[in-house]
Amino acid sequence: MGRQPCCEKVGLKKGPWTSEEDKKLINFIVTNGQSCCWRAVPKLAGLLRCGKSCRLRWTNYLRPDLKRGLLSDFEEKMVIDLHAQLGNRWSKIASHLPGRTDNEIKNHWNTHIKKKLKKMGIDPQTHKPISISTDSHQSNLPSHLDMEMSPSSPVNIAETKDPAEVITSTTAIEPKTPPLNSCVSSTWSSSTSPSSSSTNSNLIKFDDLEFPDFEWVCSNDTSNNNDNDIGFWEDDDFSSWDFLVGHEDGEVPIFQESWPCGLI
DNA sequence: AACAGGACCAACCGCCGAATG
DNA sequence: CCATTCGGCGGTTGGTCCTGT
Repeated sequence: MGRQPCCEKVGLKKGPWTSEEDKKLINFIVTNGQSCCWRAVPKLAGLLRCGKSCRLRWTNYLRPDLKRGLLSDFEEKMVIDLHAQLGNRWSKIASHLPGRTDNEIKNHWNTHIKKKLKKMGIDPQTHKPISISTDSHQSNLPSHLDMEMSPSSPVNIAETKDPAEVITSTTAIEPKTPPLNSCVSSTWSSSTSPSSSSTNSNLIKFDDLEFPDFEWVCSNDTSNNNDNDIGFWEDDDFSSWDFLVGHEDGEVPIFQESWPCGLI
């Protein structure tokens, strides 16, 4: 007897999310918080989706603390560095990059970084020079790799305590995720077609928004992050939520002050 | 202008481990 | 302990956009 499916798949919708579905999911989580089990979310939120799909949509796309846009040079460098030590443990890597998801990093790795490293003559998996010669390879290394990770020394994490600790102790965490404004507002587009280059006029300027005074109650495991690693509800956090409180004619929405449980 | 191939990325799938009864 | 459930993870797929011919 095989394992039961995570949810009843009959009649469930698959594929890209519509903005209507996004609205429902966001409104549900804003109202109820994330503490409820995901399996129940679609039913309660009125979605014809699998709970897993809801969780994925939320964590990878709708979460307000997400950064959007290309990884900065610093972030990219960190990913390479972390990958050298952790391997394909994307979620671990992501936990060191505030506002980035494992999916995003994984995609970026597969589409950008892999190629870059190969171009530089470095094996993306081992982080060692591709050339067979072992003595003359040092000069092939890009300067930053030269400094930060000796090519032969991806840390054997099996022998270390918590890999995350190793990283944080050896890698400078970006003091405060910097170009949030530039990253997010320039690239974000809500709804299901991120690449459909939405007009920038649809974007909301953070300065124009008014927020209630609260903190997000997040049941995610943020234990790996220092308290100051992730700033929930940072600038631009809501830039993607323009549809939450409908605004027409370019009118800037004002968020409801009475967002209930899940928010304090 | 039309087509082909590549690039990009959101979403799905299946597996695993932790939690629970 | 054992069985079951659920959340999370990593690999992969498929649709859309972009670029070159």
